Amino acid sequence: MEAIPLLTLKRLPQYLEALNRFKKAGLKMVSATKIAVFTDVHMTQVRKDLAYTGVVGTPKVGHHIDELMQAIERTLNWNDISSCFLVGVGHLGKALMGYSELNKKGLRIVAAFDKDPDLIGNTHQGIPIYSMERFENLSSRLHVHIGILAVPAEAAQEVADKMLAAGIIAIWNFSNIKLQLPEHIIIENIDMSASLAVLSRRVAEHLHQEQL
Amino acid sequence: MEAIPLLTLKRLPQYLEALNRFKKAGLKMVSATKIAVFTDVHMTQVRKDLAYTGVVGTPKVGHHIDELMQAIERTLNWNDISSCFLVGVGHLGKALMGYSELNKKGLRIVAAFDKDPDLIGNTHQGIPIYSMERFENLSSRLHVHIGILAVPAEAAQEVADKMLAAGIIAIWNFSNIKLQLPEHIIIENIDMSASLAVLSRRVAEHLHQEQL
DNA sequence: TAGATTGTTAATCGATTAACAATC
DNA sequence: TAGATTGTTAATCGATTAACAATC
Repeated sequence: MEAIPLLTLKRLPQYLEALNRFKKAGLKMVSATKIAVFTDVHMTQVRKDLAYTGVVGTPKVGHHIDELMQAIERTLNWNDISSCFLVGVGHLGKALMGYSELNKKGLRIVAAFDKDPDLIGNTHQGIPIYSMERFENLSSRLHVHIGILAVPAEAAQEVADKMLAAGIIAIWNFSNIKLQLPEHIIIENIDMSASLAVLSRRVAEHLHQEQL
Repeated sequence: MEAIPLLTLKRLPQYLEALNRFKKAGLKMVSATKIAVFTDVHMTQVRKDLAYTGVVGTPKVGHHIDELMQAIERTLNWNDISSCFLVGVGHLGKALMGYSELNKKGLRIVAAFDKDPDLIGNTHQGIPIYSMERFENLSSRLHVHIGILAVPAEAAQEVADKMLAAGIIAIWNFSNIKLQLPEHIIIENIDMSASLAVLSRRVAEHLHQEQL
């Protein structure tokens, strides 16, 4: 399986969103140029990115929207759904449990874990909530190997270690700390701090410019 | 005010986190090499990034931790706190309202907005919740020009338009759709789809590799 | 002093954009 | 057919890494 460039992978969902819009508008075919305009990505870039999915378009006409969407979903492995576990049923965790789009993006939260006794034994959005002690047993029984980390920063490393011990191979990390993990573990951070850093600086640059 | 490269800005918070750890461990001085090891960034990269903050270290010794932290915070404008408005008091919005770290990162949510009558008039974490109708009036009175967008995808564009009409210049967008906004508006997306795309693909690549 | 660390210049790498032949 | 669009090769751009002189 070919390693697709990081930045190409990050753009593919944008194209998917654009295609969804075009589809809803009743279109059947679309050109890379149209996608480029909608997503603000250079049209050559779009063509190159799409080439990674293996689709071939027809000159003058473009691509079948349905075909293209399927190709992107196949490339991201969003066509078959992986089960995953969520740890941390705070507001953020609950937001993720209620986020139905996840199913369209290849992920299903089949169980959640928390240390709050008031939550343990209950469900949220139909998803059962267990004590962390049951994580290892359940993950091996259900063959789950993806974990979502939505606990406070202080607990993140400890929970990550437990996930690893239970055979998790990929962690989607919503805590703002850098986890120390072995090389082979797949880790994706939702890095709010990085995003906020860019926003803050750009605002400061903007306001400073105005004063001139 | 100099425009700092995007990727440098995104790394600065990582350095800040590392410095915090070192400080808590009782250290006073730190070398770029140590930061590099902790953050998994190449040491030359760290030195270059730090140079943007204006600090000068001393050969053989390194940098004062306190001085370096202040320099980074100044660069990101995290030393003075901007007021901002949050729209969307769902689970995600509440998570942000309760996220105390925001204050250490230059942002304070001073009011939230929602269309749910049960929420309007109440507070969460001490932050008052208003109807969206009051957004424009309050933003001009309180001189707020940063908006956090935490509403469902369907409502995102509409709310963004209202924010613009009210004089917002920067939007921190947590919805997974690409907003159509004028050039001069500063927009930062928390792009969960992009992150999930990378995770999904890497997992698929990993599992496929195992089968060989 | 010797050697670790600094800041900076040069070389490399990877990603983006431009150019263009092929084609429905 | 003519021209829009494709896929791909070449040129450019920006970011990362390597090399190295300066220095406490």
